[in-house]
Amino acid sequence: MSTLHAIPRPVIERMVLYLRQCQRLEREGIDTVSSTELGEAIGASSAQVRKDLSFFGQFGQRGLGYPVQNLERALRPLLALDREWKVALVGAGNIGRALCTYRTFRERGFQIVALFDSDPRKEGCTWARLKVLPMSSLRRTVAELGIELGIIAVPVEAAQNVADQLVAAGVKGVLNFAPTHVTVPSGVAVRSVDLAVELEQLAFLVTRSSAP
Amino acid sequence: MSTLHAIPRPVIERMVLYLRQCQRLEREGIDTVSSTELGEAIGASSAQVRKDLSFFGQFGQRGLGYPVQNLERALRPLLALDREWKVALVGAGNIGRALCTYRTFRERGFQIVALFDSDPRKEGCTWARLKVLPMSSLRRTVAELGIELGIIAVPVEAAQNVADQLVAAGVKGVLNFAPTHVTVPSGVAVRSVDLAVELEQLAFLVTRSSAP
DNA sequence: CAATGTGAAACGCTTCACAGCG
DNA sequence: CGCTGTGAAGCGTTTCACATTG
Repeated sequence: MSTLHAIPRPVIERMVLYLRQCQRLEREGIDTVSSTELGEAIGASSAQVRKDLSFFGQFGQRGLGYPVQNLERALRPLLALDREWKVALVGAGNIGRALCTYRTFRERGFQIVALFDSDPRKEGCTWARLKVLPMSSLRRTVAELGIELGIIAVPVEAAQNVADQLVAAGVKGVLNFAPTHVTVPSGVAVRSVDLAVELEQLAFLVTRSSAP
Repeated sequence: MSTLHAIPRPVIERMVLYLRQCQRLEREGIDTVSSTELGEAIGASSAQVRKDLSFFGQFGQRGLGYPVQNLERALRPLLALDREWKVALVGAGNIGRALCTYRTFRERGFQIVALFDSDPRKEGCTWARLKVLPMSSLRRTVAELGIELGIIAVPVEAAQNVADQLVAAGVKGVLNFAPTHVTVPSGVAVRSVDLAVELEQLAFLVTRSSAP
């Protein structure tokens, strides 16, 4: 059933991974894949793969598996990845620089089209063909370029304020790299990537498993 | 009960956030915090906070709340964050550079003590006081410096191979930034941060909410 | 016959609601 | 009286198992 009504959160993440794997298989010239193979590639069970895909429709052939090309072509529009997304990046620091030039973003259809920083000393600098713009021009730029997503790569103290400004400018999704919780109004999506928390979790897991 | 037996995965992530919030409150001179306040700070319910903390022990005072300083001092060793962790970073590229100089790592007790890259042209370069070392010296360096964690910041094609080498060198936890699934033997912890997947999920969420 | 699609069972996490206690 | 600590209920996700079908 392809109601698309309530897709469980974890399913969305895996769907993206299935799509990516299909694209890899296509490049390798493989044209059929089983749920078991797809599962192994992304670290999930075959039952999981079949359940996940069934949220969006019926893509497989019983006895055979999933036709890679068909699946890829079906998934791309369902996941809204059949088009380009324009992204505003706020924070011309350490992390911001890496994201500016991160090739996988562009390969996957995400184009960083504007770079902002509140530090006037950075204003005018150019990174990866992007001029650093002042925060005062955020609103206008988002509207003019039709930017829909924003990335926060500023220090903790500024993160919530930047989130508010992005939302006020009309951005509909925010990816936060500052190690703090940010709130946005309903109707706007947020995700946080907290690099230190990732390492901290690893540290815990490591000591747990080595001390039975 | 402080059995520490089976801590649910999501609890671990939030525990780290509680600790961080305690440290912020301590710096602000606040000495008591309620489960409601802690929850708001990290985006969880008060019941969640109380349940989570109860996995590790009883830290609160009924009618009052949690003494910030006590909680902080109790949590730090429980989460294995009362010591320094040495980290090896593999991949002197785009992402690698940002991680080398990422201050929050050091502030939270994670010290990147060695940097590796398989490209001989990068060998000998110095980033943030770290010389780029060849992969052939990984094993020796991990042993000599007592490195326990590894970060993978290499292209997709090399990721699994680097993971294998890190594990062979004796690393017990791996943080993977390559947009692919990596497998490690049991007894080693892995976490993956997939930047493109984060944006792709946002894209899906944005189109879902704007098309009812 | 092999592999999908899917109800039903199992599991794990979150929320509820209230007893317990400073 | 206020807020913690916690069994029990509720909910969402994963796994199971098998009927279904090219």
